Amino acid sequence: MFDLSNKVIKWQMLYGRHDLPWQQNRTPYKVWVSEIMLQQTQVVTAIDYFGRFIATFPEVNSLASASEDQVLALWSGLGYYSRARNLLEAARLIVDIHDGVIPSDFEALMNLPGIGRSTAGAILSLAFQKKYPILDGNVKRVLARVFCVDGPANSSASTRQLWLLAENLLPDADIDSYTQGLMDLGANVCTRRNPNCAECPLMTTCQARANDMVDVYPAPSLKKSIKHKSIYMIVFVFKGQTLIIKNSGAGLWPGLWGFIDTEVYSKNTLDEFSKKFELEIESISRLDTFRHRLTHIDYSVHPIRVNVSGSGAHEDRVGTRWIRLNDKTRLPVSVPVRRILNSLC
DNA sequence: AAGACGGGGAC
DNA sequence: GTCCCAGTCTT
Repeated sequence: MFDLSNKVIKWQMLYGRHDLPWQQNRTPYKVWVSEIMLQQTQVVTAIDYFGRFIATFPEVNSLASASEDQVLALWSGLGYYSRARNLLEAARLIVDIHDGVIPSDFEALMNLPGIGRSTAGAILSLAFQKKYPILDGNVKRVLARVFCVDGPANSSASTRQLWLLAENLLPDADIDSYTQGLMDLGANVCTRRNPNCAECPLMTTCQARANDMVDVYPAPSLKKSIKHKSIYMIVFVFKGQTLIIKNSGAGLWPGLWGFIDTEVYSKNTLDEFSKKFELEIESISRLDTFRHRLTHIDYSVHPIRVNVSGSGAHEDRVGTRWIRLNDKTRLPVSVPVRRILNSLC
C-alpha cells in the first residue's frame, strides 16, 4: 500500500510533530530513552521527566555507571518503575557487550530488557531508518479504523491482525517520517473521541469513515478487574526523623523507598515491626486516610504515625534510612509515599 | 491467554 | 466517574 504510506509521510512532513524534545538532535540513545519513557505514558507527562533524565544522563555511558537509586529518583512519580530498572540494566549490557553502542539489529534490541517488538521497531525506524513496524496505541487506533479491524484493540486476535497490517504497509523510504506520522495522526487527528476526519490524509482511504463507523472502531478494550485493598503505612518518627526502607526488586514499586507497609494491620503487626527495628513505641496517631488508584488496584492508604525511641532509632542499616521530616529527599519514592512525606512538614 | 505493573490526562 | 496512554514481562 504505497498509497497509504505516501500520504502519511507527506502529511507528517507538513503537519506532524517536529518539536518534541527527543526529536531535537535525534540520537539512538535519546530515541531509546524516550520510547521507554513513553510506554503507556502520555507525551505531555513524559516531557519534563525526559528533560531531567537526559540532562543527568546525556549518553549511554553515564547512564550505565549510575546507581539504581539515581535512575529511579529521576523516574519517581512517573510509574511503571521496572522500566527504569530495565533501562539501567540494558545500558550496562550495551556497554559490556555492545561496546557502548545502541544496537541497530532487531534481535539484539529484543534481547535487551524493556524492549519489546514495538519499541524495537520504533528505535530501528526512527533512529536507524530501518524498515520495521511499530504498534502502539496510536497506530492500533488508526489501523483499526482505516481497515475496520474488529475486536477490542487489546485482544490478542486483533493485535495479531494489526501487526500483520502494520508490517505490510511499510514504505521503502522515509520510514522515520512514516512511523512518526502514524503516531502523530493517532495523537492529534485520529483521536479516541471526536476524531478530526476533515484534516486526515487518510480520509478517502479509511473504511470506517466510508461506512460512517469511525466511532465504532476500535472496539472498547476488555475490562480488567480492579481489586480494592487497604494498605497501612507505618510512619515511625524519632526526633524529627522518619524511617523509610527500600522495597525489593519485585512487586509494586520495586526498588523504591517507602514506609514500612502492611495490608493487615493490628497491634501484633505493629509490635513485630517495632521489635524488628528495635524501637520502643511512645505514642500512636492516625493521619488522614486517602485513596490511591492504580490501574489494577484501588488502595485506601492509611498512614499511621508512631512516635518511638529505642536503640534502633536513628540507626541506618542496609536498606533502611532515617530521614528528616522536612527533608525533600532525593531518594526515589512512590506518589503516595511522597504525599505522606509532604504532609509531615 | 490473562494478569501485573503507576500515574495522570482528557472528558 | 470513565477510558486509555509511543507496552513489556510474567504466569
